[in-house]
Amino acid sequence: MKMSEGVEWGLHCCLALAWLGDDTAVPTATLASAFDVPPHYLNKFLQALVRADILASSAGVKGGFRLAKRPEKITLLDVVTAIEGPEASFRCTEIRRRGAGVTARPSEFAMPCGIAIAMGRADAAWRRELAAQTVADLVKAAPPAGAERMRCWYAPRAR
Amino acid sequence: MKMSEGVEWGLHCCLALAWLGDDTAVPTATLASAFDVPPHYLNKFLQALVRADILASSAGVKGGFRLAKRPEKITLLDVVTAIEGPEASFRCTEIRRRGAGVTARPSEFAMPCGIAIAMGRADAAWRRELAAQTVADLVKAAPPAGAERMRCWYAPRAR
DNA sequence: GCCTATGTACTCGGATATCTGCTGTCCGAGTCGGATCGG
DNA sequence: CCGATCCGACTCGGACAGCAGATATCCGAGTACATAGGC
Repeated sequence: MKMSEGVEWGLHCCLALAWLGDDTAVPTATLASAFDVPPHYLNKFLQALVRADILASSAGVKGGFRLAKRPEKITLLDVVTAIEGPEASFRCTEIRRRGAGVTARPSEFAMPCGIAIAMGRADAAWRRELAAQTVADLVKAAPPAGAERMRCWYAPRAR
Repeated sequence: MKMSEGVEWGLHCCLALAWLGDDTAVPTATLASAFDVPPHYLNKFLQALVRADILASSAGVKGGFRLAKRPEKITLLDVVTAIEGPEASFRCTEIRRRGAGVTARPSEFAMPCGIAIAMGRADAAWRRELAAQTVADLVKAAPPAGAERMRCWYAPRAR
């Protein structure tokens, strides 16, 4: 069970865009060079964040990406869900009904699988913790020097 | 991010073995037929559970698998870790140090990456919830009819 | 001098190859149980 | 009849292919800006 590295990239991009402010559009190439990742591949994840209404994109010469909402409104769960998809990591395939289970009376399966419930409880705790944190919290926790560096990185590339 | 289906299989096998009691060894083929899964593939995960000291295996004609400890001592986290591995789903690759980060003073990276901390907090909540539940809890939550069916499934295959 | 039309360069967006890790399968080493033979 | 020995079949354990999803890359559609021309 490995999470896509796109989640890490997406979160860092959101933090960088929050640092730069709301009115500056940053193209993929600039973000990719800031983290030294493949630009075309990063673009794939930025598109996913646009579809989830986390980022807003603008085309054209001075186009690029910016945050679609205020940082306080973007939770970590939003970003993770946008990139990893909404499905839970554990998926119950109801193997209890197969094999020995085919002889059971249907009423036995009236209540959902206890294993799925237990795993779902852990998944809910995970999502709850992710939903409790926003990009604004990341901004507050990060050292201020990072924001300054990101502005210095962006400035010479803007026109 | 998809969890291996081996986790579901492993948990159902632990539950079945807890139902059958401590002194009956169940071979792979019987467990596989009980859930209608590929026997050789299931064996792979049962081996992982043995390595984690969750199951105990015995060779020979009347050999098979049984629980290595009491069900109260086996947490869901134990089973998940045995099959999925101990690593967290999110892995920080420190991209903050690359690209724009190479110009930063080393002191800026004295404290760990805030994004990794936030994701680690969610991962900790997930593990905490998994560690709080044991196989014995699954036994209590499951309908008693399941245990009876499993015994009926096992009995004609034992000698 | 001002407005409009045009062209260009740059952007995002989706469609396309490659590759690692999960999925599925197989055969060999080891072991227990039972059968056989001898006393 | 009882015990030791041998044989056989069954078990686990690790090593070997196949495939799906993540990784990485590319090119096309669309847009905003700058420029040139006309009024």
